[in-house]
Amino acid sequence: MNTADHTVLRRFANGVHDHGRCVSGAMAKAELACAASGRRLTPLRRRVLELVWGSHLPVKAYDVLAILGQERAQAAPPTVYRALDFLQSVGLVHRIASLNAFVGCGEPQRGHVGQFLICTQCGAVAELADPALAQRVRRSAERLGFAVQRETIEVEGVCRSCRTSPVVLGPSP
Amino acid sequence: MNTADHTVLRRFANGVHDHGRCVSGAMAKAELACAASGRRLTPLRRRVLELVWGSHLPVKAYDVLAILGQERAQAAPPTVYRALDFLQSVGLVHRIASLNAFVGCGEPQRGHVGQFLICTQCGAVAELADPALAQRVRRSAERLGFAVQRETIEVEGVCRSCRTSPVVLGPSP
DNA sequence: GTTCATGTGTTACTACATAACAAATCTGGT
DNA sequence: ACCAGATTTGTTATGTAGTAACACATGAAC
Ligand SMILES: [Zn+2]
Ligand SMILES: [Zn+2]
Ligand SMILES: [Zn+2]
Ligand SMILES: [Zn+2]
Repeated sequence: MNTADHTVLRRFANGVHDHGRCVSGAMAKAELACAASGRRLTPLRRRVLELVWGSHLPVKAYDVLAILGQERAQAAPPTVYRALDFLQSVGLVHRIASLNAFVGCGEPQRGHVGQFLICTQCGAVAELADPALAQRVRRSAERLGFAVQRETIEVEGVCRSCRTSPVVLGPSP
Repeated sequence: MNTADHTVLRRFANGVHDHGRCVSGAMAKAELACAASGRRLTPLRRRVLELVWGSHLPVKAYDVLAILGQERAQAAPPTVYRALDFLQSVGLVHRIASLNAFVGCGEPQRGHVGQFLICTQCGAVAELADPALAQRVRRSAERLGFAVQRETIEVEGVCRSCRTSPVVLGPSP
């Protein structure tokens, strides 16, 4: 596995892997990030973050809510959305606007430029951090006198894994 | 007004201008685009397109519905969404995912690469068509074996007009 | 004018997100 | 330990966005 590419914050989960490591790694980084910024990673927030990291697919807020509701009696939409807002503010999760869904950030300490690749086949999401690309967007905007605050790039396509071994949908049962 | 920049498909409406010209021009182009592709620009679809072009701000589907409901008794969500779906398929309007809103496309015949500048002050939206930028995104994705189908870039910031004459919000009445 | 495709009306529903206020919990100072 | 203020969570209700399914109407093609 090529881990040398420093522009990939979150890679596609191609094939089998020890996803427990993904999760535990993410949780460890989350603890650090919160401690560093003096924010509190409460059990609820921690649990929501775990659920977002449940797979490499983007996760819907109401899916998190459904699972949370099985674990604790008291779980309503604000419960989840507040936790997600917090996690976003610390940079631990990102919201994919085109999907109304959330993904965990692989490198919360690194600057997030909001570049996402979304596979239309398997639904997985990768996150990039290509500073040159961000710079290019900035320049293009500035030629119009536009001062960029935040840039979001969401690219739909087909990931390598799905290109090499395409998913063939069988007939409905 | 600098109209020489061929990468700007839809500019910010800085200051006063004859917006009737914007609308009539857009409608004329819409007629052409539909005729060219053999699609039918029915009165309903035409009216929805006019409403989307009502201002240079992105327009919400339910706002269109509210106005439409005053004009014709029969107007429900599907009425608007179907018209918007059609207009999108012809390239006459674009959906801004981060706003859940729609804007008219200034150049429906040109290829749409989905590059938008969104002013957080005045809410106006400009559309760019920077092929080099699109190419850059494509290359960045392809290095990961990702085959791009559609790329959406939504940049938040402050437009020139709002930077030079910032809007100061007065106290609530 | 019959046929078939396309477009529209209508009802009902699902999904996504936030407002507002109450209760609980944590924090720092005494 | 105690209190006061801030933060977090519970709770109820509501607002906002989008779609499924089917009936009916309209248009073009033959
Ligand atoms: Zn994993
Ligand atoms: Zn895939
Ligand atoms: Zn105008
Ligand atoms: Zn502005």
